[in-house]
Amino acid sequence: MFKPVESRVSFPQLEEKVLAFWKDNKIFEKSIEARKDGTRFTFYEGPPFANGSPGIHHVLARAFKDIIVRYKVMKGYYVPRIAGWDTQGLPVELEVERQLGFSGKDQIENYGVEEFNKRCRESVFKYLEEWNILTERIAYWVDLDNAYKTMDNTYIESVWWAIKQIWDKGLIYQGYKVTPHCPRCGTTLSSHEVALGYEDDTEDPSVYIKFEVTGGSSAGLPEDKPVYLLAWTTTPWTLPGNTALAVAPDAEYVLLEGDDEYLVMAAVLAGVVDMEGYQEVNIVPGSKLVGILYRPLYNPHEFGVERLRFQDDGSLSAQEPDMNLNYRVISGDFVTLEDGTGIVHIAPAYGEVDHEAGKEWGLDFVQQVDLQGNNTGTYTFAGKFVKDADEDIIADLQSRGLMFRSGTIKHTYPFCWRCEAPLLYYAKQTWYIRTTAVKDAMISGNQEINWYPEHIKNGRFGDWLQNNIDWAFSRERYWGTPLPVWRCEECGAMECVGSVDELKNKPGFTGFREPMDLHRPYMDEIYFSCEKCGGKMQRTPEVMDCWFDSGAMPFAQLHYPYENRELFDNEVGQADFICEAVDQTRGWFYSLHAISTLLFNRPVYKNCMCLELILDAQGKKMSKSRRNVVEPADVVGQYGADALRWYFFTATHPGVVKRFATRQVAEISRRFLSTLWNVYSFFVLYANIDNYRPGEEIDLSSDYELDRWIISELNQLIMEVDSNLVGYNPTDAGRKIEAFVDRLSNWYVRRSRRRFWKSENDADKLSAYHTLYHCLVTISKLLAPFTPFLAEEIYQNLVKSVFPSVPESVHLTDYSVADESKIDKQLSDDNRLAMRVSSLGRAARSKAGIKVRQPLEDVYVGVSTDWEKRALERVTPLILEELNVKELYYDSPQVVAAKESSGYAVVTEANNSVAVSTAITVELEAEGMAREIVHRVQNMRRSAGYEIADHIHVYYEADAFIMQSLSSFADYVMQETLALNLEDGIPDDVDAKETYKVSGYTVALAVKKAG
RNA sequence: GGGCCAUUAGCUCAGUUGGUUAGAGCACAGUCCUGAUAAGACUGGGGUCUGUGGUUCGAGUCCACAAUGGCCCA
Repeated sequence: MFKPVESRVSFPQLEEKVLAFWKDNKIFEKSIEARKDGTRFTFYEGPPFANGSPGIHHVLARAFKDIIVRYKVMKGYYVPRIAGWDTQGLPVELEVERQLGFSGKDQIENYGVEEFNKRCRESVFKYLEEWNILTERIAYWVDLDNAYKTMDNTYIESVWWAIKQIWDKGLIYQGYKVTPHCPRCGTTLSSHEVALGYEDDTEDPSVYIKFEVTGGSSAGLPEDKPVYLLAWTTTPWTLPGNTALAVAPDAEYVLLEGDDEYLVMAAVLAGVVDMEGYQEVNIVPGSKLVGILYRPLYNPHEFGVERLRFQDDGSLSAQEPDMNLNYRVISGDFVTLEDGTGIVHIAPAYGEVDHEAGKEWGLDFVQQVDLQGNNTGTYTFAGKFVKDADEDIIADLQSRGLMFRSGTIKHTYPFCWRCEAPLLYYAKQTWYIRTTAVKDAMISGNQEINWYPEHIKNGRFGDWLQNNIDWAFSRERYWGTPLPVWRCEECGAMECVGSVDELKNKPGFTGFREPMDLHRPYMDEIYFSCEKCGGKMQRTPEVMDCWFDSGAMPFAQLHYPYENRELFDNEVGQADFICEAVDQTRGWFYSLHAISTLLFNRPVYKNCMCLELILDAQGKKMSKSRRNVVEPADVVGQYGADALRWYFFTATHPGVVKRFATRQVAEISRRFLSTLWNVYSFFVLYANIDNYRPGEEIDLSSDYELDRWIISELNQLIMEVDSNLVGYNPTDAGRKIEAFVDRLSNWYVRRSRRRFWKSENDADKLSAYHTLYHCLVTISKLLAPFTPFLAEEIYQNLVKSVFPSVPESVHLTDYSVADESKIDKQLSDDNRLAMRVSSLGRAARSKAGIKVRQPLEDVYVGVSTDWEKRALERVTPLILEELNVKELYYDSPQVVAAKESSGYAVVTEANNSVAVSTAITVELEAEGMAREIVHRVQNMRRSAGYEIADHIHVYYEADAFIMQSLSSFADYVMQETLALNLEDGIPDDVDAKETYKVSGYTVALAVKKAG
């Protein structure tokens, strides 16, 4: 006896029960251990931050990770997998700063780095519990207890090892990088933060400045009057940092003559800028202007500011003072003719494009502004904040006759989202990894990776690799992996340290504190002696980009190479599978790939599933400010994790954007899960009534066409699901299962109901039970990776309760394997034809207005080939029953179509015609009436609350015609309604009594439970 | 400004190497079926397959350009 199953079910409640079962019996752990001898399948978990609540997109990623690894386990692979957490970096620091109400680094310094980092450490796992609960609730099986954390000493030491490896290869250097910098907070902002602070309609100066040409011309410029190059800027404060002017080589420039001077600017812009009083005298191509020399507006040496110059390797070196300094005109493809003058002011210390141009052309580098945004040197505006210095600079240039025109402009400008200070683009010294040295290896390694969807490989990710630039991996922050580089205060020598032991064994090692913590400020307090000069070595203050942390996880989670050397080298050094959202192409996917290529010269993952984002129902991004965020716990609480998972798997392919609406999860639950549940509960209901017990071996070589058909479909399904899952395509696999369940419910069960219902326990009935049982058991296995809860529930009741020796959970079983010999293509086609003919027949009945309960004489089906005729002969019983007709005949489509005029209702579609007879004889009407009575009695049984197998007494009082009908079909009516007798006259003590009008006749019916 | 993805019914999505009349589910209207049914069947309304060109005997499908939305980068 199976556990009785209600036709209505609360999936969330059911799931909670299954969760408890898994936990009590350690099913997850067993699912790994049981496969210990299997081939390893390595999965890497990309570490999220747990300092915020998990969102619906995290559920998406976890669902897709889970389905693949569960599938692999059921295919016999050994798949240990542990969770991981990203724990360091700016996201954590910002959260703590917010808690403390800080707005700048100086506040952190005053507060104390030790205390600050302590708070960071505490804040990292603020939402850990929420993450763990949700992870378990959605059945994402991963080892949460032994999760790796990027802040652990062992983890950091492995990262140090990696840095040392790269250092020893000579691929780490210091250089300048232009970053969006908040002068008040004293820190670089990430691009994400910058995006938060853009403001439209910001008023800024708009100035046109004259740069005096001093020579170097190949353009044949006149010499009778001074010649000026006209440039435009909205940031006058950067003008003292000007070291070049850039032109578009392909554009035309015009020489304009005024009373006392010549001006040069782009020809197309001469009409836009008001140039009244100037005459065009010549046109020159931009390329001819390249190389012209001009006098700087401010010679840095006059104002006590250092002048540096870019060297070939991108580094900067100080230049001797030169009071007759000249700068030159360069060409740049970034010069546009949309605004300004077509001559672009270049200040390599302040703009990214400028900085790149500086490197490319070996330009000078003048940075007269400090990190607080104040001018240095001896300028008249020294000490002033940049934005306040604008006016002074404008006035100064005006007085020197170098200002052509000045006004203001409104445009979009970024401000610090925390303190509203205007951001400055500012070149800072930064540590770089020379990833460009392994660019070719990264590109060829990428070709070995299977991407899902495929276009990522040579699209987004491939393009990113093609445009690779060196990785600026240092941060001037606090809570991160300290850069393991020590610098001699005396001679400037630098050493990179690759392990704690190495550090402790340095000569003169001092400052170590127990217990060991490899974070700031403790690492800053460690000193040792310089090998070269014996001077004091001090750690360089930077910490590392947290993307390096996460990209190091393949080995750092194992404390490699200081532990687990063999495990990593031989078994888990390369992931078979990883899966994250598409935004990781520049994040984790890249940092994994770059680090692995640098260290091991090979890709570190073989298959990468790249998920698209989830938008709200309107196609808008979900964000707290929009109040359109869907809480995963709400959806799971309402419809269950299986429904949500199934939605994710089947709604769209993983690489396609999803528009999420909770009602679609509700639809999944109704359309798919409930349908399957109903088939399951139907089976259990009747199996229990008949005391059906499945044998160990089920003979599926049934003589019954319908059984062999569904078994054929089932095996076809297994093949398709398996091949789709092998190909990392759960979406198509799931959709196939959906289609199968629909066929199972709405054709197999629908057409088999009488076989279960009839009273004799014959071979036919047994075959139906065997078949449906086998389908349900197989589906539960097929579904196990998709909807682990429902699959478990079905398995426990249908399999485990009957066969105590089988694995204790469906997740410990082997995935179903197709028996190809059971696939009968012909039978599938035949049944498809039967469904089609039935559908047309129902349409014909509907057209004639005759309900299906009314039996009809015959149906004609148009056939044009022998194949169709043979097929129909095979499925005739199904069609007769489905259409409730007595006979089925074949004829040519033409003849069938022509029956319209002779007592038939005909429906034709494409090549198929079906005609049903519409004449209703008295006999047929009487039979129809008997069915009507059965229908009424069944409804009364149901509303009286009888059990399905209860026997009853039926009483009636009726018209003569109905009396007649009832006596003719008494056996039929009694059999259908489990009536012991059918009596004329209604006694008083019945359970229910009702009077009906049926087809113009009146009948009163009453039922009473027997015994 | 550059790159990638998407655009098919009111909504969510299918639509194979180009080939009869472009489909499904949901929603809507009507009819029917039902002792597995919060289900199902049938019918109906609802489509300029985002647009414009092109290739072809033939284009939702291939090509070019554009528009809109999303993501990434500047």
